[in-house]
Amino acid sequence: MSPAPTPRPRDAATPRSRDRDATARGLMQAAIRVLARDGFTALGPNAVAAEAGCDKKLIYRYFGGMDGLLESLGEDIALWLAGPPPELPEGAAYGNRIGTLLSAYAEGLRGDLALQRLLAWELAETGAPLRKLDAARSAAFGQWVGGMLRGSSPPAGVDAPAVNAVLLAALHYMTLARRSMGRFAGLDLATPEGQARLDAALAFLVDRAYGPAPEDAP
Amino acid sequence: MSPAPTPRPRDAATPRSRDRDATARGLMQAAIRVLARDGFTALGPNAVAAEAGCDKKLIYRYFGGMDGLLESLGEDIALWLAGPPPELPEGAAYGNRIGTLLSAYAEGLRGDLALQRLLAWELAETGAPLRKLDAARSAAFGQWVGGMLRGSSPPAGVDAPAVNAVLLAALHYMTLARRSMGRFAGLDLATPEGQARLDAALAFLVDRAYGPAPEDAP
DNA sequence: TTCATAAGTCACCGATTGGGGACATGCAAG
DNA sequence: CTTGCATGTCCCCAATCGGTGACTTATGAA
Repeated sequence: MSPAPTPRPRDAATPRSRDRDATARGLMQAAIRVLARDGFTALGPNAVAAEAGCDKKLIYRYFGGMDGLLESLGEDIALWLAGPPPELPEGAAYGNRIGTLLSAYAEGLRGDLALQRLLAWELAETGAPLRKLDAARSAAFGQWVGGMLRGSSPPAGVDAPAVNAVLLAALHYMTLARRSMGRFAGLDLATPEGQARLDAALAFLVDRAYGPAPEDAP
Repeated sequence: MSPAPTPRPRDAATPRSRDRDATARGLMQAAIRVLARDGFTALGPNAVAAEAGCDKKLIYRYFGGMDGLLESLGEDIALWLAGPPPELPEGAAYGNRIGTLLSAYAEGLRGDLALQRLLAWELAETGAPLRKLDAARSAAFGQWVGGMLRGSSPPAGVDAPAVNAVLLAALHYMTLARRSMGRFAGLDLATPEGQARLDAALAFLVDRAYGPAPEDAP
C-alpha cells in the first residue's frame, strides 16, 4: 500500500508491453494511485484504466470487474504495511510495547495516503468487496502487532484488547481528520504543535492505562 | 439532525403546496433523509428532489445548487444535537463530567444516522461546503459541552483538550466502524457484549486519565 | 512460414448525472 | 375581473458512468 513505484500514465510512443501479468499488476498499482490521489468516490474502471494507460476492458477480462480487482488487491498483502516492525528491547513491559507500536504505526499511516483513503472508505460504505479488503488488511495488521506483543501480557484487570482498540480508533480518526479537515475538537492538527499534543495525549493514556494502578502505589 | 418528522415522498394526488418556505424546508429535510439512508455519495440534486417530491430545479432557484442547500443546512442549528444535556450533580469532578458527557453523546450519536454519515463524509472528502457544515456542527457541539464543563477544571499536568479529543475521536471512529463493518481491531461491535466492553474501556481511560495520578497515592 | 490464440484497442450502448431553458398555473395586488 | 409574478413542472442538454461486442495485432508453437 505505497503511492506506487512506477508513475505509469502510458507513454504514447511505447507500443504497449503485451504482457498480461505486467499489465494486471499495472492496473492494481493504478487503482492504488487513483485511490490515494482522488479517494474512493473516483475509483471506477474508467479512472483506473486511464491511470494505468490501457483499456478498461482489460479490467473485466483479467479481474472480472472492479470488485475482482479490489479482491486481488486484498490478496496481495505485500502491498500493505510495508514498514518493518520497530525495534523493541527484550523484556519491555506491555505498556511500553503498545506505546512504541502505536507511534510506529501512526508514522506509517500518516505517510500512506492510500491506506487512509481505504479506512475512510470502510467507514463510509458497506459492501462485499470492501469487507474482503478490510479482512485482508485487518489480518495483516493483526499479525504485525501480534508478533510484537508475543511474550508479554497486560496488567491484570485491564481489558487490553478493548483499550487498544480505543487507542487505535482514535489514531485512525485523528489521522483522517488531519488530512481532510485539518482540525478536530478544537485542536489544530495541521501544526507540529497540535500533532505533538496529540501524540503526547496518546502516550499519556497508554501510560496511565498500563502503568501502575493508582491504588497499587504503597 | 434527526431522521425526519415527515416522510414526504410526494402524494401524487395533492397538487403541491405552492409555499416557497415550506418546500425549501422540505428539500432540506429530504437532503438529511437521503444522507441518512444512502450516504453522501448519493446526495445529489436528483436524489434530494425525488425524495422531497418536487422538481430539482427548485434546488437551484432557492439555494443556488446543492452547495447552497448544504450551507443552509449548516445554518439551521436546530436540527443538530437535539438531545438536551444530561443531568449532572452539582460539584461533580472533572473526570466524572467528561465520563457522563461522553456516554450521553455516544448514545445520541448512535441514534443519529445522518450525523454519522456526515462524520464519515468529513473524513472522506474535502471541500468548501463541507467545511462550513463541519464548522457549524463543531460550534454547536462545543457549546453543548462547554456549558456542561463550566465551573470545573481538569487535574493539573493533564492536557485535557488533547485527551478529550482522543477519546472523542475514538468514540466517533468506533461508532462509524460499528455501522459499516460491525467489527474493529478484533472486537465484535455488533453484539451488546462488544459494545459494553468498549464503553467500559472508554470509562476506564477517563477514570485513569482524570483520576488520581499513580504517584499521588501515599 | 503458418496460424491459433491471447493481448490490446476502439466504438458503442443504455443509464444516470448535474444543470438550465421554456412553459404552465395558482395567488394576490391592482 | 384582470394581470403580474412567483411557484412548480416538463423536457432537453452535454458529460460521464459502468459494461460489452467486434476488431486488430503481436507472439509462440507447430
